[in-house]
Amino acid sequence: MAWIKTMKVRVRFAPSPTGFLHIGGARTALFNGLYARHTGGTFVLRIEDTDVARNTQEAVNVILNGLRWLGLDWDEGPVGSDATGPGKGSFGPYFQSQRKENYQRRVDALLSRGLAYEHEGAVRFKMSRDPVRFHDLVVGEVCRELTDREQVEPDFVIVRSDGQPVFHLVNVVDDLEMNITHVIRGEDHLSNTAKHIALFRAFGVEPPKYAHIPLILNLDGTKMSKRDSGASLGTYMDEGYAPEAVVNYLALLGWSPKGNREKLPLSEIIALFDLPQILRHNARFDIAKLNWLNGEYVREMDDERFYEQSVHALARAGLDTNKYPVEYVKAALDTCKGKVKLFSELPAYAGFYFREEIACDAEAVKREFTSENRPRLAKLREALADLEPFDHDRISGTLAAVAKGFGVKTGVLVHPTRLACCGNPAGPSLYHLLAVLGKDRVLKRIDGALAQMS
RNA sequence: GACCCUAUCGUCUAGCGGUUAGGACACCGCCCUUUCACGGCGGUAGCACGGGUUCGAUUCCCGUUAGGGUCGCCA
Repeated sequence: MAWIKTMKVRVRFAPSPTGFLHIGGARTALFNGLYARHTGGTFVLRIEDTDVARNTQEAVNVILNGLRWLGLDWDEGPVGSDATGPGKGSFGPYFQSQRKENYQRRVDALLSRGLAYEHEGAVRFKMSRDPVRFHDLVVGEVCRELTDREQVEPDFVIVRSDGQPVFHLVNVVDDLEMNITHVIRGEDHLSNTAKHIALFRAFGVEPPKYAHIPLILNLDGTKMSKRDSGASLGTYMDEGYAPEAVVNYLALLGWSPKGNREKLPLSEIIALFDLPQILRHNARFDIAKLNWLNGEYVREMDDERFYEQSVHALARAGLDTNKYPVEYVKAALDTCKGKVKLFSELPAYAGFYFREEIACDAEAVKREFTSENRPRLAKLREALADLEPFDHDRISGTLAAVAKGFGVKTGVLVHPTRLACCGNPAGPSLYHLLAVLGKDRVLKRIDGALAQMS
């Protein structure tokens, strides 16, 4: 309706560069991004680098790279990690360290109107003594009263004695001056919201709409702190998770697409996402479900990307695939596609392709390298030696024929052969694996196994 | 201590007064199969507790308990 003037949505993600991006922060960024895309609004990235001592460009890059990895592109914000560098958007600068004058101006205004006052070198804001009521888009009606301590001293510091403005002040001033319409943030800020609303009112403007999203807890229900493994987005980036899997999983924490849907592309998440349907209770981070989703995405990944990620994971484990022909590497990895959920499983799963000497699983050796199996394996070695070409079908036929000759099931030969060539009782399809490995390596490994069986 | 939020299988969730309480992950069987994985079939498992309101509460209200958060010259 043309006569209804609806304000265009402007949301922001305002992280502090601490050197890592918390998984909960990543989800907050995601929800902001989703809401912006869903409403056709603007997603702003603002760096809250007021704590100068601890903020480095490197720490800012962690945030920037994390968001880029997730595919969360911001419409306004920094273009690089240099706080004094250029930004995109007309509400910059997007680093708080570059907005000092704004804060000073706002504080002066408060001071001159008697809404703030100096006390022991610091500036304190005259906080409302009455309960603050507001409607949260996720939580609903909230009525925040003063706590016992706050009743003793309701006012709070907005500028420290060293002249540095504090979080509550800068956060509100920036949201106000950047025309933020919806503040989507972690529930840990719900109690602070009364302060923020009081500040907005003191500046004579309506506060933005608030949406406090539930927190992400560890699987055991405890708070996910920096120390907890898996609390940092960086670990998922390093471990080779597919970003779309992480995004998909994060979106499912506190929100549901309904209809028993679990795996869905970003475009659908954007279409279905909205604030009112976000759950009110905290969610626990279940790595097993993330791994399952990741496996689903890896299975569908296009080959080139799969190769690239695989080679990277192998290299991280000290396996240099460059020493092998490209076609060999690709053929080897093809036998692993759809078999692993995580790239970090690859070194253990497919390492035998890229190591000339392999060690066999001790448990399996006892079970498979028996005196009874020795003549069978020896016979198979003979038959394989004559195979030309050494391909899947012939290998398959040979296993079957040799097994038949001994009057046993093919599986009886499959197990020791697999163990001899991979070192593991589990792995890629045996016939494909042998073909890729090539006759020379296969014979050599079977000989090695035979030597252990005497 | 005060204030705020929350409570459905182990976990993520669907449910919005009447359902055999549904799905997914995980787990356990069976099938498929050259191992594993995938896939298929089946199974174990849940409305925290106590009061109300109602003909009827998982669903609405109150309380209890439990969990989380906030009360900084941290962000």
